[in-house]
Amino acid sequence: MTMQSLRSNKRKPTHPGAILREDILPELGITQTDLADRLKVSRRTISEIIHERRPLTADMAIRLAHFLDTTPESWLNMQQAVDIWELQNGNDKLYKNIKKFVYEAAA
Amino acid sequence: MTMQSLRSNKRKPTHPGAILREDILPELGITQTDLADRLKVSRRTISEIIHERRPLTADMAIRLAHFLDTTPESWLNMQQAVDIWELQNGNDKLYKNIKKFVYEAAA
DNA sequence: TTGTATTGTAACTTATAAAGTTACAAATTA
DNA sequence: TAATTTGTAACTTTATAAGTTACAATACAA
Repeated sequence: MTMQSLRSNKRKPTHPGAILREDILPELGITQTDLADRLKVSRRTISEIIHERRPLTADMAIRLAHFLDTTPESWLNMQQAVDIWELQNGNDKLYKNIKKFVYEAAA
Repeated sequence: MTMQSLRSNKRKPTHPGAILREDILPELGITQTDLADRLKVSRRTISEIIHERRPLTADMAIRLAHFLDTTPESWLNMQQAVDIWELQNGNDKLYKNIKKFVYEAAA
């Protein structure tokens, strides 16, 4: 069956932690430990995000935005895409049962 | 003091529940109870979102997207804006202490 | 090669919050 | 007035972000 509709055909969006891991940290040339200190979070939090085991929360997005002089939105949008993708590719049974609204013919 | 920088000058973004309350429900002409049933969530969940007492989660965004034939992103972006605004206008002390990264002169 | 720094992660605790259920009073509407 | 709808309190359950401590495995630098 060549299904093309389900939006699940797109591959999983990039986790913001991957950007941190592959682009930001190498670029800045600082350790995870240093980043954690500067953002005032635990080393563990950085490690888990970098390995994509945790979502990058709104709080972390703001911290990064301050530190990197970017916007919180740019970070959160990435996470949002991951969140949506994961829910859709896991609860598809459930969501399939939600029927589209149709206007009723007036009696 | 005429401060103009702090991004807190913008007023609080619209909660997605307000759209549901003011636009969607009147437009569709259905009750909260009916919406809850169709989305397969509890009546309470709808009530709390509509009264802006809870965030509209990714899960709810997907349900609404199915029901209304819109995108989850359109709903989640609104919530994201609210989340960021609330954190920034409440933890500003904390975030102020996160210093911008500066490249060190190579030794 | 030895020693220091860095990292990954397990185990545990704490705190927060989304969501459900039940119940009841108030308000709305038919 | 009678039925429907709504707001919300009280409570429980479930999930998870985040911290701390500790230890083993690398990686790296002198």
